[in-house]
Amino acid sequence: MKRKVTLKQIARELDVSISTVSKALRNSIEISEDTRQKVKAFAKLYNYRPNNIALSLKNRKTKTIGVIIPEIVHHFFSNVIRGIEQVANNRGYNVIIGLSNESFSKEVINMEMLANGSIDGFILSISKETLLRQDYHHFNETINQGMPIVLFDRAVEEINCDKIIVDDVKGSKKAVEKLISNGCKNIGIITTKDYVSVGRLRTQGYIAALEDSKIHPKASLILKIDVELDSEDHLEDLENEIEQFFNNNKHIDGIFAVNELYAITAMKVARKKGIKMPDKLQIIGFTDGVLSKHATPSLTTVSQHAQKMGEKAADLLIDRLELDIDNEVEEEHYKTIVIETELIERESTK
Amino acid sequence: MKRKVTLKQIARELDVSISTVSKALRNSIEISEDTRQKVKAFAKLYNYRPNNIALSLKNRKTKTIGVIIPEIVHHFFSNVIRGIEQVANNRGYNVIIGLSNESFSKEVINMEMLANGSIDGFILSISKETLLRQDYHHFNETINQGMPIVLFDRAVEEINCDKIIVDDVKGSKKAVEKLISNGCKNIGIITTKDYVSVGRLRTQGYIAALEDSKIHPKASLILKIDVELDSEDHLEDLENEIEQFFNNNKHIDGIFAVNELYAITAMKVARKKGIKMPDKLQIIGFTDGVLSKHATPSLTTVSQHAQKMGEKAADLLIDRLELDIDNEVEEEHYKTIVIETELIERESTK
DNA sequence: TTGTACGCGTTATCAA
DNA sequence: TTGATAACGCGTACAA
Repeated sequence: MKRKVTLKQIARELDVSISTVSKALRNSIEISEDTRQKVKAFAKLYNYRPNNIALSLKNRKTKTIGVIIPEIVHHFFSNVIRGIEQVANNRGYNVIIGLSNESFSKEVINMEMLANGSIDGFILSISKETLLRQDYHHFNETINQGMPIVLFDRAVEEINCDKIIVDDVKGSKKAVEKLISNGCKNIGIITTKDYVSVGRLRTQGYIAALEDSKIHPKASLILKIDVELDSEDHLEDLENEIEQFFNNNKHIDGIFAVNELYAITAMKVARKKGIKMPDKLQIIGFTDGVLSKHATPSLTTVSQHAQKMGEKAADLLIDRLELDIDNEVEEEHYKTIVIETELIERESTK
Repeated sequence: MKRKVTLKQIARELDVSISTVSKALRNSIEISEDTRQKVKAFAKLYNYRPNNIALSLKNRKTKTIGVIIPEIVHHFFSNVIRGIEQVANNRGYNVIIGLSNESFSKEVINMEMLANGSIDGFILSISKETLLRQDYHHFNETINQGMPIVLFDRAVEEINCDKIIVDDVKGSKKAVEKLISNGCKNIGIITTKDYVSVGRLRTQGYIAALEDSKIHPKASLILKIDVELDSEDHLEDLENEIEQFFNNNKHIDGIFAVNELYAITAMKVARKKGIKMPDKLQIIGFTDGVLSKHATPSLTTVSQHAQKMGEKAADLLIDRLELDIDNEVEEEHYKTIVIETELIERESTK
């Protein structure tokens, strides 16, 4: 087993100094053609590669991005990561993943673990518990220590940094308008409690679309699901709650759901009740994932372009990282980039 | 903006030496209670945290695991990562993700990028292109340099290391036996080309199950899909190929598909042709993901316990990492852990 | 009880 | 053309 070779070892073998080896490998003209060749040949033979950790220490940057997301088994988030990873890799960065599991404390611990030199900056989406507690001190402290953060999807005003978001209001408005123009008269929404920002915003879009069409939003047509029901373990409870919702709204003919799971579950309930889709009931979801594509009928959704969000987030972060180097000036010009949503029409609407 | 504080800065402020600060913070009894308190108070005030990079360099270990997978937007792989991340975090390790995108060169590049000191060991699943080329030199070189690797799911004999695998043969055998005992007489399989090890093994299981029941495997009932059809972009081609398969096998009454996508697509084709499930056709898939759970009818599948695979892989790797420290002896006792599959019965079988 | 010196692997600066 | 030295941040053996 040949251990990784270092400059020092090469120097010793070739009986030259460490700095000579270093320079030779970097093609410095200071070094004679002769020794340069010799060193390079030797280095190649032993497959020398500079040690990243030593470089990180010296350069005071790790060329690594920390990504913290609430959940990885999720089409949206894994797509975002795919986008981040692609851009990061192309620009010479690695990606460290941390999962918060929607928990405040795991989010904090993960950030602390990474903030101590392991990474150059964060890309993250806030956990539900954090949103609920509205405690954002760990983000602001991190930023204050000079570590840039890019928030995506779940962002809040209280944190002053770059953000990549979807225009949730506009996206859901478009969806609901589609239902209206398709002839739906009783459009319901299945959404989250208001402290989940994306849920709140999408509910806003729903109401705005109705009001624009002079339709008075009815409270009974708005179903706000509790967080706990959002997990895999409570699929049945979710189903029951939605079934109840159907029972309370006999004349419902259109549903806008703020995520895939709610939409797919609504479809399942409707099918059980023998409601024909899209004839008697049209459904639109938010977030374009595998479920939507492969559902029966396939689901019309608002696509958030998750991968593009990841790409933009990575570009934004790396831009800032590499800007800070040249201009030591604090360019406090934080950007908020809005990714346009797109309505992908499938079989669940007419 | 207060930058991260170092031992040196604290030492200067308090007018003591760096090592005094270091010792004080680590509660060394060498240091007087007095200075200890003083130092600790100061450190706390400035929120001192040791720099991970410096520690890594000093200790020659990074407490970071490198994970390279072919694809992240995939229920199986993201579940594995979830398992890895959970164990790694509990044991004080970080997780760096690299994506090979099923490409040989990306796999090599990613590994080289991480192998130069960034991580202590790898957990990975081999890309399809690598399996096709059967070129495993990069793995063996990495192992030779003293960096342990744990392979999961897609593993090969040519690489001598720890492995976490599913008993593909047994798992698919169980599935096909289920179809047989449910009364299916003409059972087809939708699988991959043979160079994809999991596809090959699952095909073996299929054949074994048939032979055990004295059923002669018919070539026409075996459909081997080409890789390219495996991507999102070629969904229609996949559908056409499967439709052709149905046309060639009018009396087919059972299908075993080696992954979720094939199974779900087969269901779609069957539905289009008006074949009632599970009455006229029973289907079982492999890999338990969201698609299976939410399909109509919901799909009976062979679950691989992806998350558990990730947990085991992480434990195995970390065990080896921490073993190498104590015993400098080369414990070349590589383990192969087989994770039992489980047949999850849903509505697509009787 | 405190401080000095060294090493982890690298590069940059300055001296020979 | 080459080499010695310092520095990145930390911990520790040893000296004071």
